Amino acid sequence: MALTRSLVVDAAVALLDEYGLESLSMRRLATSLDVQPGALYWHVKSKQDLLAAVASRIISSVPLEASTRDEPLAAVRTIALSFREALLAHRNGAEIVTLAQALADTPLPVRRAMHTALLEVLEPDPAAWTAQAVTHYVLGATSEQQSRADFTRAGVLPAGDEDEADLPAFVFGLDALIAGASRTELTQLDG
Amino acid sequence: MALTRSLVVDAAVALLDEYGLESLSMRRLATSLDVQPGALYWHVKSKQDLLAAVASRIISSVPLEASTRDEPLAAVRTIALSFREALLAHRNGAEIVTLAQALADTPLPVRRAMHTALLEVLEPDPAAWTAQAVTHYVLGATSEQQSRADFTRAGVLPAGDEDEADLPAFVFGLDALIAGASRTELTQLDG
DNA sequence: ACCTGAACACCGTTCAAGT
DNA sequence: ACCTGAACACCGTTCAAGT
Repeated sequence: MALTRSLVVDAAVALLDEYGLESLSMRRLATSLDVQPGALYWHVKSKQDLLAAVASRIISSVPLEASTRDEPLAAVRTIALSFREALLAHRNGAEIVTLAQALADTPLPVRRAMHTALLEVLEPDPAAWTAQAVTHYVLGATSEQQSRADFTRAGVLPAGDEDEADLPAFVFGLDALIAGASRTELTQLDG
Repeated sequence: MALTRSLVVDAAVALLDEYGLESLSMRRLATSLDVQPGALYWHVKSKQDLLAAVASRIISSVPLEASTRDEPLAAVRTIALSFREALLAHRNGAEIVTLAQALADTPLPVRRAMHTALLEVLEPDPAAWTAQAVTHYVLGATSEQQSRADFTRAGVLPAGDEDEADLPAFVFGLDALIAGASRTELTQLDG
């Protein structure tokens, strides 16, 4: 069967979930596909290109249209929670998306969706800033949770509580951010 | 003159500021110190150890005690702003500290200081969660600003406005987070 | 169009041996 | 105690040549 960009990304995600990001090399990926390293460069421009494709695969499961009918602040909350779920679904998911987003010249679709929702209830600047802040918060909080998970796997940290012990802390910060952003806006309108 | 751990870190920071994180290799560092690569391993356990030392050097300039006498929420704000300044003072500062923090088994001193301040005005869980959220927010927002700066340097992005154009967005999110966290707490106490 | 073979210019880390 | 020399086991990327 002929190789395909999509198959290369499939294999990369599989390698990622099994061995982690630091073991995801072009050469290992080639080996796992029974192919020479150079062959990958026919389907992928570079390793960065590959990681960007993996990142967009990871976040592709986040539903963005579904919450359009919700109240804007609730929609942002829902999107952020699904975003986090999508990141947690793959090992080093948050780290990869952070990396890819840093190298991309366009904002993440999740961020654009939150921005759009917020424009219905906030002024342009606060709307943009809030979408940006929530995105950073989700990536940061999830990155830390996953890197703790990596340590636990490696045995350097004790095997703590199960996976969703971080959810309360996450939700607290998320709600604080959303509530604070809308309240700050109102305060500005008042004063 | 004999090499020293502190001299190795000095040279690493210099290399970092001039060529960026992706050019900071043990071999380049050795060359810049007129020494063989292996010599570095007498002063530094590994590259991760080196990066951790660079990270703690970068954040060493953040004043933590000064704001002890302030009102707790104002102290958190001040610490977060100085934290951001310290990160911006070195190329890829936010990325390095994020990396080091992810690999460390102990929270950042900035986070501990914010936590302590918040304990005077919030319940234990919200205090811890807020300190965590603010830390993530600062690192995420600053990382993005610096990676945009890298692109501008590389010429792939147009040379936008000066360095502090991101400050309003940053302050907005920071204040939203702090205000929201304390308000959420009060709401919980009410209900 | 798609892949191999083989090279190029790098990495981090270890470790005997020197001083 | 501190460093050199030299090796080991890797990297990402390119590119002629094959099919």
